[in-house]
Amino acid sequence: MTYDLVRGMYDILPDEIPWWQLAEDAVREMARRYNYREIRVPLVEHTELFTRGVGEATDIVTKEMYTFQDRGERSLTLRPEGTASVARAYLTHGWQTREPFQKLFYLGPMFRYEKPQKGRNRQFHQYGIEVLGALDPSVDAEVIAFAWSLMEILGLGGRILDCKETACQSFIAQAPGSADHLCPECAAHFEAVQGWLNRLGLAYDMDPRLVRGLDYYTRTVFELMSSDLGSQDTLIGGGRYDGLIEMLGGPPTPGIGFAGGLERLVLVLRERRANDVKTERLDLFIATVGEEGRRVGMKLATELRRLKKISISVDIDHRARTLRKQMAQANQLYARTVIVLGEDEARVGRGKLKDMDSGEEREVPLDPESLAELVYPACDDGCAGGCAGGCGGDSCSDHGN
RNA sequence: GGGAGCGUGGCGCAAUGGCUAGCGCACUGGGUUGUGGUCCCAGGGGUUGCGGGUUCGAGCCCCGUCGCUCCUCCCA
Repeated sequence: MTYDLVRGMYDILPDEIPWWQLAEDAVREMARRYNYREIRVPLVEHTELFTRGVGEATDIVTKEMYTFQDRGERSLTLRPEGTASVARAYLTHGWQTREPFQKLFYLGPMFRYEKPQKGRNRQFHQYGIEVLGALDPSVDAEVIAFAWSLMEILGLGGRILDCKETACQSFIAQAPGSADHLCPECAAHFEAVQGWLNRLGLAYDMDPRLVRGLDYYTRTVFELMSSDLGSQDTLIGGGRYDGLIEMLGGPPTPGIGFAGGLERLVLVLRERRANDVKTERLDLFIATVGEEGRRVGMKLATELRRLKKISISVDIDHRARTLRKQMAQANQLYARTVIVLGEDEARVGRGKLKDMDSGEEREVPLDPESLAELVYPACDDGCAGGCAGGCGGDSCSDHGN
């Protein structure tokens, strides 16, 4: 091993990707249902955005930021969280005057210089939502409902939800705990939020000691926790940040949102839904024999892949392996069908199409369109887990885990 | 930041301080010339995380260092 991974960084390998996509798809699906639009903000921002936005005194700012100077001697920082950047984008694009009410979500890598641990790396991934421009308690309820729905769609419902409201940020610092010390409006807001949660049937526990680590939180703060994680048991954390936009130089604008860690979600999903991720099957493997077979095979493969009307996955041997090895390879790819092409097939323009599950073979013409139709997976049982594509059917197998 | 444990081929493991560091999985090739998932045979791949020390002799012991895991802390 010549190069080691940088501490806190890690590769997500192809075998693990299905779990990530399961989690990411769920976030996107829920964003669609709740009508939140995706926003993609840069990984790099001016350092000051975070020192002012997240807070000078927070752990994130004082000891966890990846800060560096660029060639223009600007102090830049790899984003440690998403909210500050989204708030910045809100102002950058003048939304405060044009379209002050925004419902947004994001998904992507964040960076914090921390001691790596299970479910906590230096480059990690968060998803989150933000609602800007509305102070109504129903928004708090919607945001919490979103978090709740997300856990449900992932099959992780029934976990614990903590909810707490404190007064303003300064108040958190001075007197953590005690819902009695709330300012009158805050108390009313808190009561209203609870009313909504009850009406929506969202279970929650009050935790008077819950204090979140970011300076910008005000009023409502909440967490969703999982019993399946060790010491990193917070799945989602969020709250209201009514002072943030103003702190960044904009007009007074209320905001609320939450963020969750993707790797923790993936850990829990692997734990609880071990059998739900299906391995994708290859629709057709083209096995070739000899030079002529290779020529015909490559041409056919490319034509099949370029078809406009029908989408099938096709692969072909590139290492001039024996037919036997190519069959084994097709098997490893969970190929649904295999077609063997050699000189004979090239000459007559027909080939033998083998069904890898039944073992049956039949003669077929080498015409791309008709072949694609023969190979295209039938729609019988819908494969759970959201296989791509238009077929409601068997584009998954139960071979893998 | 504090505490504990662990680092041996890609992965999972083995090796009373003593021969060329083994095994499983995976990988590559073969089991007559063009057919898979089983099976059989063969093969490649490790300066035992790194650096020092003790010893006639270290993968095993000691020190340091880096990394990983867990707890605590913080959080997503």
